[in-house]
Amino acid sequence: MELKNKLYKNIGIHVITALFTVEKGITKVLLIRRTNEPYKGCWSLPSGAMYNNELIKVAALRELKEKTGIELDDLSPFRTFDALDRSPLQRMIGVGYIGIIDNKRVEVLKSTNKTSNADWFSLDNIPTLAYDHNEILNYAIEKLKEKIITTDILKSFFPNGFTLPELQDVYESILNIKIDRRNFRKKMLSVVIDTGKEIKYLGRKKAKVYKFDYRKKDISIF
Amino acid sequence: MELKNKLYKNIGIHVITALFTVEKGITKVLLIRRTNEPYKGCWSLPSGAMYNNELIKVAALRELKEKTGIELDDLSPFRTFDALDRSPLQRMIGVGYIGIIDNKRVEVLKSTNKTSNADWFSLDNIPTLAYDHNEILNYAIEKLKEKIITTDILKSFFPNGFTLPELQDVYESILNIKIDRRNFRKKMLSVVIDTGKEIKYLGRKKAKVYKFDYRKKDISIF
DNA sequence: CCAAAAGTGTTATGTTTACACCCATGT
DNA sequence: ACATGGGTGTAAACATAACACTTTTGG
Repeated sequence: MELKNKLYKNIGIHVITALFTVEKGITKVLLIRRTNEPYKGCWSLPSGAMYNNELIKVAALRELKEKTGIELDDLSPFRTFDALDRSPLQRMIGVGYIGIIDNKRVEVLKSTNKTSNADWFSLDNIPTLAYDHNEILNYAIEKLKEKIITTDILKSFFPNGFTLPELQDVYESILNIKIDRRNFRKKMLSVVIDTGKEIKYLGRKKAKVYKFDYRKKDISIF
Repeated sequence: MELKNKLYKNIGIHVITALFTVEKGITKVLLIRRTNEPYKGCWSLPSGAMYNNELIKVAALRELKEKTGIELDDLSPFRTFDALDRSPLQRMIGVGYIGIIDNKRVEVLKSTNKTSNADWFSLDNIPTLAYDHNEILNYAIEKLKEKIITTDILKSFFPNGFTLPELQDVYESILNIKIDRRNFRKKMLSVVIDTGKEIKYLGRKKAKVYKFDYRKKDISIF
């Protein structure tokens, strides 16, 4: 059985992903260059249409993989974009997702059959993007700042745990602030657990490796 | 121009609204009884399909009016529901909205051409609802609790301002807690402004009327 | 032995909580 | 005059912010 009224049809779901990384203190987002109309040749966030038999998040993960080669386990929805004219083809409801990974851990395919180019762009050097992707990216950046202080979203950046100095560097990069090291440790220690491991990060001294304590799912840090 | 691939078609958007009120210390939600299949005769949240040429929020406001007679200015989106089988007709993406009004200010139409019955139900007396509406309502309740402490959503409950005692009663009802009156005032006074008016609420003494200070859009109270 | 980053503790300030009495008014 | 709810202040507990020296180790 199907709805008959044409007014209910011809709506598509579009998934758009803002995938962030932090590299040497610079927060970056993954962009791709479009190979097809509309907006051919234009940079955009990795995005595409959802199939009507898949979950929205699955569509976002699939599109990200098809367009960039990056295969993730999870993404976080942050907002729906429904302006009537946001896509020139037909009415498309956009569902935005954010994720964050360490780009040293992944290989971005520079070209796929759907993408001629893909690269990480510093947030203060974003070109004009296809569709409403500049607007979507701005919302995504704000949501990322919110999520790193209210959720454990950064665990996807640090799948093997983290030292507190490197965690602090990520916070400072994304939030664009300096944090006192001692105060940062005090707050973080209420939300992480020691893994027993130690590694060297920037210094010559070893640092303890921690991971987020999943018993406290909703953390709030600052 | 239209997308050709059938996999992208036949997706509908469903809007579902949880409209709350607080009446004599009891938090209630507006339910309607369905007159048509599927789930004919079943209680549900006011909901319906979006037209492909309207904004999602507009669809939610329109459906609420058609099904209950209540005409609001605004609703807050809180979550999208995309399980493949959530509607038996065809794939329907559900977009949930919450709102809160003082039910003394509105007249609910007990029957419309789309509704045989509509009424306010106490949250601890919710029947089995159509579709996945029980699940949606549970998320809506949690989001309402969150929004009254992080946003000024309660201004729609108090379009003409409020006294602090009546505001406190609403907080206590929704959050199911008792709050110390002096501490409540201390926090609230940083987020509201005196309108200069005074009215009587429960007591014999007049109470000052306040409204939310819109210069502080994102309030956080507790 | 020194440069560079890791690790640690205390005090001051601000925020949150707990708590009890007087005021205004309608009956 | 009294019952009912409106209005107010203070001290203790807790959380946050500011601040500087010692430790480790590769070169």
